[in-house]
Amino acid sequence: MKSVEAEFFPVRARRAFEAVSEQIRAQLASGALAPGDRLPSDKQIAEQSGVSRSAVREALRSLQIAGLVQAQAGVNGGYFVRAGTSQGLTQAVHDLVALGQVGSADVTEVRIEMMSVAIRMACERGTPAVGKRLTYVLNVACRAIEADIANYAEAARTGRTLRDSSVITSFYHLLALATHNAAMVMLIDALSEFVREMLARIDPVPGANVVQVRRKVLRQLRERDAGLAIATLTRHLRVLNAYIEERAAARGLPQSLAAGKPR
Amino acid sequence: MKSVEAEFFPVRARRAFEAVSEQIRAQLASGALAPGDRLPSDKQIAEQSGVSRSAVREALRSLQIAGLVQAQAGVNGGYFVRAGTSQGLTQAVHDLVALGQVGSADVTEVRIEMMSVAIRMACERGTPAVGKRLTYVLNVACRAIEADIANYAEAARTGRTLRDSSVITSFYHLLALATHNAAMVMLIDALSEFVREMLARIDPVPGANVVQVRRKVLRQLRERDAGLAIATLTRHLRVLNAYIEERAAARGLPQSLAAGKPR
DNA sequence: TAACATCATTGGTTGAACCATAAATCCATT
DNA sequence: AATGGATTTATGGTTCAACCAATGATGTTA
Repeated sequence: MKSVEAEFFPVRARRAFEAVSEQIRAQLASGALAPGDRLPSDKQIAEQSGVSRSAVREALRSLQIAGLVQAQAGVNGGYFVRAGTSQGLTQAVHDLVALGQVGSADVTEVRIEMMSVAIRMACERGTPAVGKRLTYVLNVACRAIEADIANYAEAARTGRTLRDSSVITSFYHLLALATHNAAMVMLIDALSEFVREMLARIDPVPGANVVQVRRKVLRQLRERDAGLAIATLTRHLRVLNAYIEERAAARGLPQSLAAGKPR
Repeated sequence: MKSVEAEFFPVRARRAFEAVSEQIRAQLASGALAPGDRLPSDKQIAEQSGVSRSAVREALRSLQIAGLVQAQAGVNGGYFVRAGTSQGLTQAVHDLVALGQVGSADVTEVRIEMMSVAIRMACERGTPAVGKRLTYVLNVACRAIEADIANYAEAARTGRTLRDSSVITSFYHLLALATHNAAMVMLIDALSEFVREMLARIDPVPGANVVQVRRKVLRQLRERDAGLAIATLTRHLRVLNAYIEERAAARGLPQSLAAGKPR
């Protein structure tokens, strides 16, 4: 008998918790569950889906880790669908670096390129009104950035940056917002957060010239000169990166974290 | 008595499983655990850390979801540290789209920009030997891409693309490799995988001109003309995106998946 | 009315028991 | 000696029952 060339697709062994989490993910994708909605309690889900509460909780746990749902104890508590944040992306970047697959220098280089893209997109977005150099959207963004820089300057003066670290990254967030591309915002947020934590570990004191650089970038954005703004910010970030690398090396924190263990 | 302006940092309620997973993550970051290593069994970890096996398993589950460890049943099984992959990033992008925070059009736009950056980086990486236009690294990359295009053409002819979907995205992977930036590789892999799944859902048949476009890009890469290569690929991807949007809209699959539920 | 106590519901944790898997080992047959 | 199958054993996967902790709703009391 001739051996038939039978083909088998690899069948994924479906664990109980995977089936549950996929069901929930499907409901999220279909819009049956939207941010703010409350899921049934883990006990109810267990009853309906026919698996144990432990398995349901593992599924919910995985969704919680991914930042999709949020647990709330108490009588009116439960699992609530969260609005999407950059948390999952940030964690993923973190893990890749921790595993030594990606050097932090690579991440910061990508960040610089992404910021350049964002600035260019922001300057190209929309068409300027007649006689005006600035588009409406860019003008709005610049106002927000101006206020943010003022806020940062005040925070830096009083040392508030140590506790409220969001003032450090909000500048980049606002820049990303100006692209009107939500994916860009999430990605830049994740990369900024990564670099911020990196910097905080070796030297929590912000550089003195940060405000100067940001003001300069803002000025060049208002002149809608993407090339100049990119050059300014890129130069700044390269200096910052060099500083991080130098300090990290000096303190024996290898930027590529893989080199630690003698095998 | 004057009310002292005491300040409290928000203290995160540490759950048991969080403490465990953070311990493991710390060992990964320090290099005490490297890819390929085997963790103690969940029972042992539970015993050593003083929490229940369930809590340990929730911690391990979260690491598994993140793609950091891999479970293996059997006598010599256990949890093994995985080499870093783009899986975590891909999942994060997926979730953001599923939650409706990010439209798939935004993701594809970012992908186009990232590919452009990658091409430019690949062409600038290294300095060309005297009298040669191509750098060594770019030349090596071009050879790999040439072989990959041939492989793709063969796969498309025999319909193999349906089963072995990696041939679809490997072109972009190789392009990213040429940047010599691991973060870029991971990010592009994640975005490519996202778009591939998106495309597979609405139309699994690859376009006829894919091979042509890729050959053209390769030719322009060999001439080290980043601008032309970017223009070629960008045009192609924009057409592809328009096709995806059109088909998705026609089939009632809203590209922004948030619009589903009437509230 | 305001403060307090109680209750009910929900997520968090534990521990024990059992199932499924898979490598190593042993052993009977060839 | 080589082969092939049964047994053993260590591991992750699942379930169950019970209890703890948090928290808002409700009732009670001063």
